[in-house]
Amino acid sequence: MREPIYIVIAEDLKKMINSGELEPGDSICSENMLSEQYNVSRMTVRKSLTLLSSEGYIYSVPGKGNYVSVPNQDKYILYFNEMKSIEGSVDETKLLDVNVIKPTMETMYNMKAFENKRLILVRRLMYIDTKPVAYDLKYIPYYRGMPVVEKEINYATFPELVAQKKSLFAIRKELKIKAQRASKDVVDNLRINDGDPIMAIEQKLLDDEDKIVGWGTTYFLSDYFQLQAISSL
Amino acid sequence: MREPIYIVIAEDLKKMINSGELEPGDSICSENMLSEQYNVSRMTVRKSLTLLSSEGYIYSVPGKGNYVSVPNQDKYILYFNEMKSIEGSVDETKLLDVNVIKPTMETMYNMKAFENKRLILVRRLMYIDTKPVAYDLKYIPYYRGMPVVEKEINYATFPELVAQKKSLFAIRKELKIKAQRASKDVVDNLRINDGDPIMAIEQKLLDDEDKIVGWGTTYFLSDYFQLQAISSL
DNA sequence: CAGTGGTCTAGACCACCAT
DNA sequence: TGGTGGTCTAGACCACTGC
Repeated sequence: MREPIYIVIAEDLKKMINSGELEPGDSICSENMLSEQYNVSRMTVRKSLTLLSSEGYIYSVPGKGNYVSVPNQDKYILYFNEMKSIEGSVDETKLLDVNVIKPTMETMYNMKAFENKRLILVRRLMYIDTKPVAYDLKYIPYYRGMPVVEKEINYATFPELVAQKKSLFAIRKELKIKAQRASKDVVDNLRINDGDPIMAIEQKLLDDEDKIVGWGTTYFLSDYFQLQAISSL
Repeated sequence: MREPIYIVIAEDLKKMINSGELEPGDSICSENMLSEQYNVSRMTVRKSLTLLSSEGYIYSVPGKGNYVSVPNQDKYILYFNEMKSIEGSVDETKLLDVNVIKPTMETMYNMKAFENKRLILVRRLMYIDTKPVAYDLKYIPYYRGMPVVEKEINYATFPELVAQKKSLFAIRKELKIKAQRASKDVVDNLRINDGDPIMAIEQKLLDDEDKIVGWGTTYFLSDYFQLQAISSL
């Protein structure tokens, strides 16, 4: 159960930072001093400092020293998956339709698509206890010979739909999250009342060359949906 | 402009992972093989692998090898600050009142507070162009001699209100994000119509001993509020 | 048993910073 | 110029995995 020394050093420093003994902006003992204090080699001390740095506690300035960071109070980790983020989890997904369409003004703007390009529009409904709780629209650039297999589409998340060729590592995603009144289309599909509150989550998928490879929005019934996030430094 | 060798090695491996040449679960060349291939010492190779590991690309199994991770498709970075997250930014904040109150059932549940403890309730309104766009309720455990200075409270974010003694590093935060219909209290304060859609963001602050040191909710007018998040691995 | 990753050392040279 | 962090080496010993 012996902790490696570099972990011990890192935790000692963390304690000093958490307790306020070391404040943001304060400089930390030099690496040579620490290696003398703990009677270890400088490389071991550097391993501790690298760890603290990657966790956001400190940063270093070449030629000067290591310093305590200003904690980033506004940064959170959020977990979201349009298929799993619903309270109690979706127990059925229904593929409404898959169509090859001409881009509208909205999709042309959001996907930087040209008029002559075609898009695939996938529409799905998610159910809990036979009640529709989410309505999902996804647009994917169409290319000739694209496999549009219903079974695959039915339970796939957005990245899975798009990244049939590329590695999932290469796909970046952006979310926009907002509350809004249900529009006509959403009202009809979720069978709710006009103007009911909806959580709309817009997803944009970009590949490693920053090309937009997918765009869409999922409309969640607000009673069945809640996002959670935790602070992260 | 020379890149350090350990960066070159790490980027070579990243390319192989991003292109799909190395797939999740695949094992990576052993550290000894890599150090021969690149003609560097094993410590340098390990530095590359440590970097990739901390970025979520790979993981290692002692005695076996290094492996490509399964990318975490559901993880995002979210930035949120109740004072800054509003479109166009808040240009005025009005402190409605600060009261020492007995805990209600709701606060007792959410703050694990006891009946005989007292709480401070801070109520604020945020404005854009003289229009109220957010209504903010925050509860803080009261202790004798606590400084309740109006000027400080007016523009402070939640952690700043709470962490007057502890280091900000020691404070963890949890968010719950949901869309909902405006309640009576919210309708009155934001001067909107009954049932208008609202984005409610609940914040819970915990110290390093997991004690709840703050709890509250900010109600945003949905037209003026949108969260953004980016994928993170 | 040989091979793997995990820890650690005692040096080295460099670029950078302050004085 | 001396101190700082950044990179890198060529070893070492350990615990673990698979055969």
